[in-house]
Amino acid sequence: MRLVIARCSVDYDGRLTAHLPLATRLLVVKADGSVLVHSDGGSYKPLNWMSPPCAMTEVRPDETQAAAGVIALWHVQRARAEDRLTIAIHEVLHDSTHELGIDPGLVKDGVEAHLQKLLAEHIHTLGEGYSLVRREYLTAIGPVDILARDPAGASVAVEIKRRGEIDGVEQLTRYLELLNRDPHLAPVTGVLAAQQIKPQARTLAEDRGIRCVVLDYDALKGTDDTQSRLF
Amino acid sequence: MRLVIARCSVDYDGRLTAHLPLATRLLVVKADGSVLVHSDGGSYKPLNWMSPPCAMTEVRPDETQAAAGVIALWHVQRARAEDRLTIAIHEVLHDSTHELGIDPGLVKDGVEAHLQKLLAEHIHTLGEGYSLVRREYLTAIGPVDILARDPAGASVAVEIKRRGEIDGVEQLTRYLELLNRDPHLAPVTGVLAAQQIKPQARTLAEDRGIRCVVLDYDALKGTDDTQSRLF
DNA sequence: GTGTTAATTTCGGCT
DNA sequence: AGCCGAAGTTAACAC
Repeated sequence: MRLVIARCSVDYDGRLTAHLPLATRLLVVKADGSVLVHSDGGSYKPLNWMSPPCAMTEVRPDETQAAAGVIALWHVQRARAEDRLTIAIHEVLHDSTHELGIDPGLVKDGVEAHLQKLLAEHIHTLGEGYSLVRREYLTAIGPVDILARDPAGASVAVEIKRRGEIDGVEQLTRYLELLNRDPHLAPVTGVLAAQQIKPQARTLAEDRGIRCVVLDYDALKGTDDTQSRLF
Repeated sequence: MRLVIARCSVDYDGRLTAHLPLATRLLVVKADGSVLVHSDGGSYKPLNWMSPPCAMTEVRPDETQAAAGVIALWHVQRARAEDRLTIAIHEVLHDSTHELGIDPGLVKDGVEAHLQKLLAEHIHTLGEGYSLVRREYLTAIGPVDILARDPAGASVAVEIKRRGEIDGVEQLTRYLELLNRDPHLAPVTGVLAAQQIKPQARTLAEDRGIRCVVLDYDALKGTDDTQSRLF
């Protein structure tokens, strides 16, 4: 990994055209050839970048460019595509290279897949007497997160989200419409289960007869007797 | 901006829980307090990060941590939220600080907003005799990119995309369904306008009576007599 | 401020 | 390889 602090201007041409005027920025050249251009603020997204696979070549500026103060030109070309990033360097304030090795990678916990697994294992969270039919119940328009039965034996489709929003209600509505056409399953009721449910989503859901259940991830995980199987 | 190359492990707790095992990584501390943790590959997304507003404090490790090889602990706490990033540093291979100043920011050209503005100014691209009603025509389910009238005076809803794909057709279909319920507008026909239209999207669109129009951005821009007003 | 949509989205899983 | 959906999405823009 090469780290360069430089006064530079940047041009990107590809899926769109973008330009960065002359200013001091951080340039990161990673081992796979990818390049990031960062400013000293904002979020994690660079001002500009080139994703791998790509190749960086350093070019000497022509006379006109040199007269304008350019001391080096970086051409970053994406492999098998038109995308091209051009960095015109006017002054280098820092330049260092470091060996990092391959990263073991991020281990995540608490994403939707875990919520689904935990709720399936603790289906009584929906109420006493509920039973699991199956996770990822396949339909023509996609998989229903969880299909269950209520104490009376009626089918219940559960849509799981970390955050319950309008689109989750819409998604579940589409599933319910389809499932209710199946005489073996109908009538099917719906449950939107999420760690947090936005008021708008709750209103729309309840207007459509969909029950909202707020999930407590830590509580579900705490009562989990099969935690070792989670990962 | 502070650049640190360090052997470290990282833990994030907040909207989810995530862990990075001990390895050598780039740590960037920006002027606004935000922190990025990058590996030597992958795309522009850091392995982990903290977005501003947040504050970083360096803490001395306790005895247990010191015995495990930790020489410094970085606590990064997000303001007004629970999100917390903890970086346990085992070895510092590089540490430098640089003054960058405020970045003038990125100038973009060729995004959907420009296509929309250009097409509105050259609505005859849809055919002779077409006229603009308005851009961003608001409906209960969101704004229609362009509402126009065809030579016969019938309403036309235009959905603009850089790349026309299935979801654009679905989006336009929802708008058309709603607009056609309005007796003042009905019948409303649909046009999917994009720089590039995928065969699947074209098939679905035409099956639903939606016309597909391929936009030539450079040509639209070239014939633009109000280009100075674009930005 | 809330809500909706785009993004050079990226990323992962599955077919 | 392409398709689909989630993301600690982030960012821009309208109301």
